Parts: sequence; structure tokens; C-alpha cells
Amino acid sequence: MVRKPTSKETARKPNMREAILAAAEELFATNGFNAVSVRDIAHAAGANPGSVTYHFKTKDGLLLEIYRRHCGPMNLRRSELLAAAKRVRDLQDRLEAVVRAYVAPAFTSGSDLAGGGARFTRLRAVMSAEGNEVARKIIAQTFDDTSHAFIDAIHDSLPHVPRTDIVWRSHFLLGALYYSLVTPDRVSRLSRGEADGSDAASAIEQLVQATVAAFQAPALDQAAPARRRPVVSSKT
Amino acid sequence: MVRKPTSKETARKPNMREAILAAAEELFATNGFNAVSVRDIAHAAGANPGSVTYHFKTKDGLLLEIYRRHCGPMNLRRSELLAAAKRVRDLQDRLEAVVRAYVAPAFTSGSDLAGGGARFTRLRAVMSAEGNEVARKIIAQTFDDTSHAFIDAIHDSLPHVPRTDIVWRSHFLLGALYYSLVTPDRVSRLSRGEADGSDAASAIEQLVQATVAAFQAPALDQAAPARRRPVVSSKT
DNA sequence: ATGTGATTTGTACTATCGTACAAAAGATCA
DNA sequence: TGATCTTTTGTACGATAGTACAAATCACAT
Repeated sequence: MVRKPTSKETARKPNMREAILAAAEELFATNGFNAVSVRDIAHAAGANPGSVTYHFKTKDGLLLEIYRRHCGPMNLRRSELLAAAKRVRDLQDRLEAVVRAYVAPAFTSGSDLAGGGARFTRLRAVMSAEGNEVARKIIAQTFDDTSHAFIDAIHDSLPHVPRTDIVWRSHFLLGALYYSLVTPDRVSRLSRGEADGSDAASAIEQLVQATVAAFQAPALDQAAPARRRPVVSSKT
Repeated sequence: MVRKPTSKETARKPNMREAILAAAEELFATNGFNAVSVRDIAHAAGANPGSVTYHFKTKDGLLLEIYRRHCGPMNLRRSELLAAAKRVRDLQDRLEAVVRAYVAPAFTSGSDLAGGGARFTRLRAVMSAEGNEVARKIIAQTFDDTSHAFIDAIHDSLPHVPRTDIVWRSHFLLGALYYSLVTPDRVSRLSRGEADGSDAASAIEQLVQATVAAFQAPALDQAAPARRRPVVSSKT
């Protein structure tokens, strides 16, 4: 009942809706959900506050739409790269390819949908930290399939490591990935300028290198058989 | 001009100030800074909203005080554990001990200051994600020294790995640590109940095991000399 | 017991929040 | 051109935010 496109549907009009989405994405990813007001978003997009209500009904609806726009393409891209990675013959090379397939789409930069991986991933990191309900729901039901697919693929390359350990390590990977996008300046600072935390290519290479090694670590059961006890006991 | 302690200074009165601090810590760590109102905190602490203003002047002041309360003890604990770790003779064992010295204090649970490591670390994770200014300032000037000390100690155990790589990998460690505290349920979910993401002892062991392996990975320069090209080029 | 300073309470002020809605403006086609 | 639908604007409402401040209450030395 809405939209009656006569000739070119997705034509090029200076789309206010897109501008609002882009502005909201950037602001949410930088400052969190609650710190950003609808008026902030409208101002950044050069739009009227009422326009946001018109297009997305509520602030939650705006966030939801941002997720809807990105989840599909990003999972698709990851699936493609994963499929390609699985065809790698050498077991060691395959593991690296799989990890890279998981990491790379999260670092793409640019203004279009396919290129906004870094911004969207930073957004997910922030929403996850804030415990945002809207994000939590959509994430669990959208990304868990992909996560399982990657975990399985990694497990295939490392059959001697228990699946539980793979899950933990892939969780660490996502945490490291998130944090690299959230606080890149910390890398620059701690390296005293020798590394640039904002450089996506470096981040990817470092992350892949470190993560592959982490996945290849011996399983916890058989590790350090009788060497030392952990500092913290196993209560709680 | 405040406080006129006659006999026992830090005596046991049902301290409202402490209750407010504890409530704020928990709420901030769970929901973020902006999502929590002063009234929420007061209510959770069984106090009056005006009481918060009286003790901490502003909401920022309250957050600042939380940091002040924890930073000292936590860095002290880490320094002690680091000093002990450095005395370990075997190079491999020493690396593990150093990593454990960094990780363990961030997972302690309990209501007192020394035991609230997990809650405070989760708070730091959330503030970091939200880009909170108060937190950013105090963190950079309080934790960077400790971070450098750990990086140096790790570098001593791994002289053949460039310092830059160590920085990246320790950054990944902190990200993984943060994320484990922020979203422990994801581990339980992805492992289909086989692992408990909320179990501090498991988290520590898994994190130490994976991270030690990550640190021991070959340096980036000399890795995979002419195998495959990275997926993403080195622009930006 | 009484006075004094430290807390706690209650309430109020102003600013800003998300959202609603009517009117204006713009686009599209008979 | 004029009718109709979509989009944008402007404004307003109620709720809630952080903070201020006077009054009430408490703890305790004299």
C-alpha cells in the first residue's frame, strides 16, 4: 500500500531515509544507544526530528532497521568466504583461511552497505556491551548459525581439540575483534606509535596470526599435566 | 573540614555511601552509564536521590569515585602477581605465569574491594565501549603503566617476537577478557550447554591457554613467507 | 540533655528526552 | 491544472533526566 514506483524503483533521490540510517549508525557505534538522542541523529543527517519518527516509528525501530540492513549481507559474505576457505586442501592453510573468512568482513570500510563492516561491527560491539535488548535478540537469532558454521569448520581442521575449547577460543576471537574496532587508539598508544591500531590490514593480519595459534593450542585436558596449579581455585 | 572521627574512624555504620557505590557499580557494569539514572542507583541502594548528590556531587563524580576505589588495589594485586611470575625460571612457564597474573585479578568475584575484580572489569569494558570520557581519561593514565610492565615482561619471555606484535596480542587478550565478562552466556549458548561461560575458573584457564599460544605465534614478518596474499589490501 | 556538625530526606527547577500530530511541501499522474 | 499520495516540517506534550537546596534527622562530644 506504500510506494508506488512507476519507473525506476530504487532511484536516486537525495534519500533522507538513508542519511538518517547512516548518521544513526555512526553515532550509535561511537557513543552507544542511550547517549545519542533522536535529535542528534536528525541533526547529523540534516533532517527534521519528526522525519525519524516517520520513517522508523521509534528509536528502537531505527536500530532494528540498521541491523536488518547489515545482517544479511554480512552473513552472506562470510558464508561465501567460508565456503571458499573450506576448499583449501592443506589443513593448516585451511584453518587460517577460515579464520580470515570470519575476520575480514568485519573490517571493511566505506560508506556503502558492503563496505560498512567495520562500523556495523563496532556498533554490535557497543550494543553488546550495553546489553541492548533489541540487539541481543536479533543477534542471537541471526549470527549464531554463522558462528556454529565457523566453529564446525574450525573443528574439522582441529579434530583433536574438543569442541568446547573451540567455542571458548572463537569467543575470544570475537572479543578481540570487537575491542580492536572499539579502541584502536590504545594499540597506537601502547606501541608508542610503532603500530597503527586504526589500520584494518594490520589488525586483520595480527588477529589472524594470533588467533590461528590460539586455536592450535593443545586442549585444556591434556595441557600441562602436573606442572603448576592455577592461581585461582575453582569455586564459584 | 569533613569527618571528625573520634574513636574508630572507618567504623561500622550501615554505610550509605558504600551502598550507593556498590549499587552504581553493578548497574553501570550491566546497563552502561547513560541507561542508568541517579534515581535508579539511589533506589537500588535504598537511598534518597539527594544522597548521591551529597556524597559525589555529580553522576560523573560517582563514576570517578568507583574508578578511584578499584584502580589502586587492582594494579597492586597485578604488580605483586607479576613480580612473582617474573621469578619463574623456565621461560615457557614464566610466560604462562605472567599471563595468568594479568588475567586472574580481573575475574575475582565477591562483594568487597579485592573480590570485585570481575564486576569492575566488566564496568571498564562497558565504559570503554561507550567511549565514556571520564573513564577514558582515568584509564589511560592509570592502567597504561601496568600494561607496559606486562608487555615488557612478556617480551622478555619472547625476545624473538617484535614488541609491536606483543602489543597487538596483549590488546587481543584484553578484548577477549572484556568480552568474556560482558557476554558469558554466549559461550554457554554456542557450546550447547557443554561449557559455562560464567564460570570464572574455566574462563581463566581457557583464556590463559589460548593467549599463551597466541603470544608464542611466530612474528608477522617471518610468517608464511610467500604463501597467500591477505584478502584485504593495505590501503587506509 | 543539649548543641553542633554530618547526613538524609523531600521537593522543585530546568533541560532534554521520545514521540505524536497537524500543517506545509513535494512528487506523480489523470 | 488539479487531485492524491508521500515526505518533510514545526511544534507540543508528558515523562524523566541531573542537580540544587532547605528542612528534617541523626550521631555524638560536652
